[in-house]
Amino acid sequence: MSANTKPSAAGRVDAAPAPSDFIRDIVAADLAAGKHQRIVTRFPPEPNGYLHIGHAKSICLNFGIAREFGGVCNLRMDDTNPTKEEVEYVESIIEDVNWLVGGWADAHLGFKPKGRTPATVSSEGRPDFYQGPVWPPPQSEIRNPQSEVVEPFYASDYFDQLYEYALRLIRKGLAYVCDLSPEDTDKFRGSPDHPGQDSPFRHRTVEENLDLFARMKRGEFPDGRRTLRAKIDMASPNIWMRDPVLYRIRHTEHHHTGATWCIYPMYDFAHCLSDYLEGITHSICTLEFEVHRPLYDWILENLDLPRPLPHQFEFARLSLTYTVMSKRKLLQLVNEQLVTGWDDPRMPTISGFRRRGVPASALRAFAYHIGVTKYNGLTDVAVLEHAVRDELNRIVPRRLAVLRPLKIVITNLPEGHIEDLAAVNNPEDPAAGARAVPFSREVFIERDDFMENPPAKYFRLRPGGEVRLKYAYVIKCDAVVKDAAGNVVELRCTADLDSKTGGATANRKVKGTIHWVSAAHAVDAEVRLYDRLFTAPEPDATGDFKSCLNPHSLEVVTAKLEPSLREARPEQRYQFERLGYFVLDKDSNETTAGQPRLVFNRTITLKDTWAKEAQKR
RNA sequence: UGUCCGAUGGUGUAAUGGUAGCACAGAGGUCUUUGGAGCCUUUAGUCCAGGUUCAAAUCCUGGUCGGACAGCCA
Repeated sequence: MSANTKPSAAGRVDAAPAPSDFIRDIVAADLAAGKHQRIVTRFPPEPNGYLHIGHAKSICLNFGIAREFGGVCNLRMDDTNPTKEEVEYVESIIEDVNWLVGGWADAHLGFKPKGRTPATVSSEGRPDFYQGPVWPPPQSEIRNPQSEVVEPFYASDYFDQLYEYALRLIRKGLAYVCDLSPEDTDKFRGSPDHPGQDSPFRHRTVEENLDLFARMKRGEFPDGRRTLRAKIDMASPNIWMRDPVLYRIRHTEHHHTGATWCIYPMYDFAHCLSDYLEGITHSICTLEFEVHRPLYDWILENLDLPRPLPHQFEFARLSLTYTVMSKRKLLQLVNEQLVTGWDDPRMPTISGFRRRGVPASALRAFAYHIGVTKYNGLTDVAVLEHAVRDELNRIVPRRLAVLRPLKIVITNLPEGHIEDLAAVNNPEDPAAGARAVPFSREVFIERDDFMENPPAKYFRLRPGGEVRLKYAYVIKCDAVVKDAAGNVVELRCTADLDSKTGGATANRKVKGTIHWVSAAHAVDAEVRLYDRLFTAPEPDATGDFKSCLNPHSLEVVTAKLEPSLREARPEQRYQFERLGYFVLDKDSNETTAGQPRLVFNRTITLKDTWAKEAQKR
């Protein structure tokens, strides 16, 4: 791990007072009432896509609660639909969760002994079956889910137990095998304002149901031929109580259970029971599952399980301006190559943010600031951007880099003049020290930092004007050199040789200070300048989110960097002074013609009040 | 003319019957060898109508507006 990413593990708000919200209030009250000895939450993604910042909100909530109340949060793959799930997603989820929670809540990250399932324990399906002498696993093993010792939880590890529970429901006359086609099942369900009608198969005998369900399991029927349904109430005002499907037939291999099963439980059946089996105390999900809660409770209650039972609580999912969040749309961006992949730095995925250079602590700070409620709002992406700048400003070293170089020659310096100047690594952190930056007669400055005919309030270089080269001299622009087409190609300047740090005129006040890189020492690098992916504040609301893709979301330039940046390693972050925050991309590992290649991603610009001023005109 | 849920500055949130506070964004200022950061100031809010109460953002009733739900997805 690099020196400059380490401090990012603990961010500013990680040490702030614990947040308070209606869910944490409930947890605290339950604890005070003695309902639970220990809080167990869970984060249950379906491995059918990469995790995005909406998941990050949920992760911070669930792991945050475990952390604040001394409990555990289980990472669980909600993998009950093999037709949509893949190991690639399982692996990315594990990596992303570890990254987000690492150094913050790792001691509360619930992995389980590898291979452990309800079938391998003999405690009658009691939720404590993971909590024997092997729990918790040694600290050193918790953080490495790839180890032989621990792994995340998988709903699919409960398939045997779930099947037993289904039999129990059948025997109680509370579930039946239904032969209705998918289309007819829909028709019989009715609509929100009209009751459904009973399936003609609703009154099969227990024996017949048991036989049919066993044959479903054995693979005697094709996909879609039959389902197992709960027998509740086809006239219920709640659609999800109208004899919901519990099991469906899918002759598909599963990424975790292989070819063992051809019937798979539905979410509603698997989820509440997975929670139960893991001893989850507070099952926290998003608002759209609110209408499912009666079913969640119905299943648990009708199985006559030993108490306590888990309870479901719902909060509002995250919506962000200038962002799409649905997995379907993100997948579409990936599949149609509108971005380079799930981890494209413009994606709102956790891996996208990581590659973009956003620290995990900034994502946590963001989650802290937006809070948790039941109100479906739209959060301004500026809140995220502020959290990112705030973290980065504190932890990241400064460097000098020029994105769009303009050469200047300092005519009163001798040919071959070279000197080392001391540059502060981080004004926010004196302990970060200083470094030497080479200075010479010819340097590059930013093209934007010179204007031949500047508007009012422009503080930078102009013909006949003065500006300070940061850490170096005050220079004066004597002459502008142009090519045949009239483009400015070079500036001839003179320096006030006494004006550098420690010199007689070091404290001279000049209006502007600009960054620079010595031409002879500059290192070339590809710099990818990212901007928001969408131009509309609510891409979803436009009806066609792809129509508002920002054509300028990526601009690539060849920049000139100070030579110390040659040592940068992937995921190392820097502030390029006056420009923004940048991170070395993994593509830097590639080599072109034997030459090491540096690729930086721009995480975010610095706040630019001049740009705002200029825009007013 | 279904069920469930929600509504506090522009945005996101706090106030749990007792001074409507915080953050982001905006405006202005200060400082500055980053037009960064910091610091200071400032604009702006309880959906509506009744009721209960000494006192209501909070409790009650009725509206209004918004969201979720009719996958063998999660």
